[in-house]
Amino acid sequence: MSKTVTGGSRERVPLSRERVLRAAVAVADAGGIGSLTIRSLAGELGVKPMSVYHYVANKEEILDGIVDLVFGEIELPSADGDWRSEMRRRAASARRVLRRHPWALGLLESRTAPGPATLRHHDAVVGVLRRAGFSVEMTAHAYALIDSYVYGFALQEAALPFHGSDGAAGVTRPIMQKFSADEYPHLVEMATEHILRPGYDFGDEFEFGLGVILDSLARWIRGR
Amino acid sequence: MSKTVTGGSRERVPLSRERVLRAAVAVADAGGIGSLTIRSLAGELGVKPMSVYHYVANKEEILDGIVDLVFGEIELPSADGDWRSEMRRRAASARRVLRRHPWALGLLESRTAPGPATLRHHDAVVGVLRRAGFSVEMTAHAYALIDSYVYGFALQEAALPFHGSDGAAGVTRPIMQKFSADEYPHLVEMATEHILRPGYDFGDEFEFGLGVILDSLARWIRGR
DNA sequence: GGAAGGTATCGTACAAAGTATGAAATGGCC
DNA sequence: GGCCATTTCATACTTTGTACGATACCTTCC
Repeated sequence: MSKTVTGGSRERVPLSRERVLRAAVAVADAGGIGSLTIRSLAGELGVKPMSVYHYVANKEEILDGIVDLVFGEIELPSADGDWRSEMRRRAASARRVLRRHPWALGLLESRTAPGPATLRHHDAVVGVLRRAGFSVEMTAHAYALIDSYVYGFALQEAALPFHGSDGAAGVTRPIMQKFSADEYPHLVEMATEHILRPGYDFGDEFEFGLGVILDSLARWIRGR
Repeated sequence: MSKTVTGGSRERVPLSRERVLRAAVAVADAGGIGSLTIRSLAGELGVKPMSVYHYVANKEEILDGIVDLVFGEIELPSADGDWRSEMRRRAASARRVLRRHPWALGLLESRTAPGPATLRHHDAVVGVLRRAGFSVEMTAHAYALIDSYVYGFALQEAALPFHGSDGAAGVTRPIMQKFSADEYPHLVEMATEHILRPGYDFGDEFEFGLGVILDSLARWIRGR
């Protein structure tokens, strides 16, 4: 009844669920989630399409699996250590990971089956907040707030037509030119006086918002 | 030989880009974005597949179009009126709209071409913040913070395996049972002491986080 | 060593989906 | 009615997911 889980000899590195999912992440990173097909995945693995079906039931399972893999890449906060710096570190890591795998955000909406890495991650974060002195209820408030911010920020970053500090001018300008300043006066002001200025980087906004949120939570916990 | 329908009572409403996109939203609402195919869309319109291609260049354009339609559903904040209540109203509306069309969140990540309704929306929000006294730079900070929160919250809500105030127990319990309490102690605590309690509704967290954010921004603007 | 039997890989095939191409139908205007 | 632009559709080709069964390979027991 129990399958033999020897796993001793690994001289030829056969296919495995692990390898399949990692290859799927690589394909999605390279060409977007739309480029991830069973055939492209098999190609990445140097194998024929139907071979992957021995390790996953169907494509849905692949999508669930790679979302969990991505969650596993996010640094866990340490239980001992200042809760604010731990949360800050975790948030920065999450943002970095989601920038590396932006397609994961698009999948989140449709995946409602959290994997083990996802659960472990949530458990660790909840643990840090509880240890910091937040009540169970307040922990739920705080966690929802922090994670909403992190995911939402990553989502906005992914939706930007440019990335990094240099591209804003190149892409914002054409968009702006299509519409008169009368139509979107405030956007034009924002663009010309701020976003198109050299050195502007949307990513820098991240620290500000996170700081605001953590400050508020700290005040809350102290004033209780 | 040929039937003349013209004189008949049934007026034939011709296809149009508008109708095509609205039908696409209806299909996606009903069966998820995965169920939106050219064929299903044509079926919804009572028309043959290739007919829709006279109004959109390809499916990508449909996706861009329905995202913009969804943005158009969000209530614009009014320029005159207390900025906080306007922002609160707009945020609540955005959340409601995104709950009605959760697939739009999944599309956001891959759509980098904002449509007119999207631009109009952003323009209105920026306008309210500027009028409230925020500097251009501070407006960028504030807007990124608020919208990150709203999108992220909606994304988390969409990713929940249950909806509303009743389903939590039904779905959280099976997940929890699959893992021992040793493995995810904090999640188990959170589930048993809070989430599984009758009446718990994740959606209620929204107000808390939004309040924290708006309070902080208000403090900022006053201290300037 | 060799056969048995399980496991991993693959070849073939089909259904669903996007869409190119051009024909047919329809409606407006004289 | 006749002419033309616009709208709708029929056909067909390509890509994708995956069912089904065959094959290659590896372990185990004689």
